Amino acid sequence: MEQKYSPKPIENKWQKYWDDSRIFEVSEDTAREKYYLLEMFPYPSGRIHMGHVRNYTIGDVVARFMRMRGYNVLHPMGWDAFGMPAENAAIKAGTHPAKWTYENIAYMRNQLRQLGFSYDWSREIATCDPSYYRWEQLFFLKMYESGLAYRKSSYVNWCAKCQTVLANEQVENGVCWRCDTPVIQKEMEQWFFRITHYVDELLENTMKMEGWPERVLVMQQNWIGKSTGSKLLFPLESGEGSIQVFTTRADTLFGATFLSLAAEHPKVLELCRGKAQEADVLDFIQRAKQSKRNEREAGMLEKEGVFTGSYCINPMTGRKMPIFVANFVLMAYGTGAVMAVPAHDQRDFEFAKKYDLPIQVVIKPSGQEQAARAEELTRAEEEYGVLVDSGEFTGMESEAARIAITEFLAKKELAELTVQHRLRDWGISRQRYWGTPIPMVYCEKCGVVPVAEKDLPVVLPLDVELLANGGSPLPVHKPFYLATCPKCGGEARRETDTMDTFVESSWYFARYSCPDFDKGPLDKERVEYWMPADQYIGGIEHAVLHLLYSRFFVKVLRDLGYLKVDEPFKNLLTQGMVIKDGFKMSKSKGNVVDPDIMIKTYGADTVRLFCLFAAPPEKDLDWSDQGVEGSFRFLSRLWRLVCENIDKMKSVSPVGEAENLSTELSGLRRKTHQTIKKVTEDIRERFHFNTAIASVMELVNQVYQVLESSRNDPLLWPVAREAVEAVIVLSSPMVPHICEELWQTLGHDRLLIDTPWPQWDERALKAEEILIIVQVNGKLRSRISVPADATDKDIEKISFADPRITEFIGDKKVRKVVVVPKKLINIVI
RNA sequence: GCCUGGGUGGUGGAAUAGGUAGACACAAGGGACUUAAAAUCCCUUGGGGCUUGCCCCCGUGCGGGUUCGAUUCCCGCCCCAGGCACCA
Repeated sequence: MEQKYSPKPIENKWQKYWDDSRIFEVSEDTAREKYYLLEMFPYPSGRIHMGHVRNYTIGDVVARFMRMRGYNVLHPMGWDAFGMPAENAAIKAGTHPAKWTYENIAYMRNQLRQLGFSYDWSREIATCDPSYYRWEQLFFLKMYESGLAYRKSSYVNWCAKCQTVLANEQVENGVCWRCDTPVIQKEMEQWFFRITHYVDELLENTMKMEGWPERVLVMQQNWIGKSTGSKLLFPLESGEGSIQVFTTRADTLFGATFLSLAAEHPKVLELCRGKAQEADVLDFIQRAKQSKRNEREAGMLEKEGVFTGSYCINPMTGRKMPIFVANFVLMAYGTGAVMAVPAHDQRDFEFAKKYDLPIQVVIKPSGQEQAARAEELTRAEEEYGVLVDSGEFTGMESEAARIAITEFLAKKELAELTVQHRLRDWGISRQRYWGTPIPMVYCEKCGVVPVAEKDLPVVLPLDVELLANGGSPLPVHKPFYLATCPKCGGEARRETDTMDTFVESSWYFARYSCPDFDKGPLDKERVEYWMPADQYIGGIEHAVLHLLYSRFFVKVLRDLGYLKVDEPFKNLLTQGMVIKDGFKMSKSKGNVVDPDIMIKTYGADTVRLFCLFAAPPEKDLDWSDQGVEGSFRFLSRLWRLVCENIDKMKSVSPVGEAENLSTELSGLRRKTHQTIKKVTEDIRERFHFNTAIASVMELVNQVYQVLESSRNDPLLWPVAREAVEAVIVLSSPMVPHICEELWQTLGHDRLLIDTPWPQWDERALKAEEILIIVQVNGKLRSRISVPADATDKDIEKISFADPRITEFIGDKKVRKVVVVPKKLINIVI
């Protein structure tokens, strides 16, 4: 055995062994309990980064741990392989996205292999493979049939640089999430998935998903943004038609003095036609459309508007209300029109002050003597209260009045109670090349026609020339866009938009259960065995996007009959970022640590150990080169412990049940079993690998001490061997290569990964003497050692006999004595 | 503004059910081994005090409270990170 720990040959040896023996390949086994552990699959960007290393290390520990505990563990890996970076890189390097992608996959697969992860590679998926995306196209057809996929013209978020549409979730602070270009609004025909159809279920389930972090659920709830209110109709003064608004404050209707419409509101043009204000309105609309989304943010844009020249009537007061177009009203929320109550809404207040519009107070905030006077208001009073100056509703509480007023108007068919959501349908059309083709054709005669199921997949052509400006080549690639109409057989044009890549990642986890199945997207029996994933692990940055889409997609697949689960991921762990020098690792900050170099210098086990030890998984991890050194040092210390004593340890069996051990040796034995208990519980209950590792380190430290202090004790080696074997088995999910090697060195034939997880011995945990803390008035004053079976009374007696304690008590009266069994006594004087 | 987390040594972090605050590591300092260095091993390491004792006082963002006892629970405040934000 090598005297010095050199990871490279060991890691190569075991990785090869694991590969050759296909030890991590699993199959369905209904006799055993399954455990599906999944980490978010990576985008094949070129090489893995430390965030991946951390994510996949955490997952690997859990997978190996669960396997050793007897579960039938599915632990797959694959590639989120469609996406724009492939196109950009291809243009830049003069290559093809497919070539670029597959080369990256090959490189990254090897990187993952070198980290020793226990994946079942036979289930590997690349989403850009037609054998994968063909089923996605089938889902699209089924969704189209059932109305869950539809086409509409709407204003969409457009990134000029990426030359494509973005989903709302991909717009961050008004700029493109990928390239930071300000996003503009553009009207386009787009395909949408009707995620709003599931809005109630998506929201309700967040209330009962106990295995998910609270903050992710809260983020999703905020994103869905449920809001209960009323839809009210305001008849136009002209007598022709009316305008519908959404409001949560129908109780303030008597205070509504004007109406504000979004610039894109369909009635705007009609309202100003032929009026003196027409030119101003048109000009205003023009400017509003050009204004970038980020300028619409709070505070950044002053409230502005323009009178349309038309009026409507307040259905309660009969008062004439001027209709404005205002820059702060969003077409995409509610009805694109709001009733303005300047006394009780800050935005309306500012607008009214600016354009000198009437302010009418109709709510007296609770706890206030008098209602405010309109002319004295310096800001709107937005809180609930009691209605004033509101006809027959005067004196009612806001909450009750909100409903009463709506019901009153409902009788005249002017109102209804309703619920609004912030969540909007998911626009999935992308004007990109490297994505899943949308299986639709446009026929002059028949219109929009779905591709026949038997003609799937619509294969993305690989023989294209990429355009230098970044736009998609598909619309100019004749062999692709020329199609025959499935209905009439005539000439037709194929849809050249591709799907948002989030569609692929919305169902890949189900496909892992049967990646080779070619009779349909999902093999019922297998998918029912494995789904849902028991544990999903990934970055918090997907809290809304990927995780919400996946939840939606699973409901769709369930309703289409492909799946039986309601939610894809039973438990979710969101790991923190990897930080260096106070910043997230990034090329622009120049603080990236290359996993390849780390593996080369220290070995995979050291890198894994550091990732686990430096912080609990949900927290950010501060990368520290010295910390990595420390992890390497620990593994070297463990290596030495075995190799320096191998002859002595090999010649004995680990102690089983030990009588008559010296204090030191029974102490070590106790520590061994305490450690088994601690590591088991830290991994099983909390995923706190850092404290699990700390306790293993303590055990190693104690073994070294006892080796010294009990050098001549004949029972030393059996006890030491038990301790060392515990260290190896307990560490093996975290640092599998070194442990497998040491395990073999100690003479075991069976692989560690096939060795059952150890069970601690309750009897070994028990000490003969236990330490009791003695407090006087809550302050630590002494420590006493008592027999383990000492009663509270005994502890009290021994404590009062302690000279240090008697000194503290002196001649003062003992007022109270609190004893915490087997732990602590507090004497109050 | 609203909603989540969080604030503990020089640093990363422990303290899982209200019961020894600072486990485990990193860094720093001192020592041993060595011709020397590396590696390794041992000791010290929250602040202060003196009577140097396995002593005393202070200490978990700040101010209060509950309790025999609070890093942990409650109330008020400050700061940091993340999310949402002209959503009617």
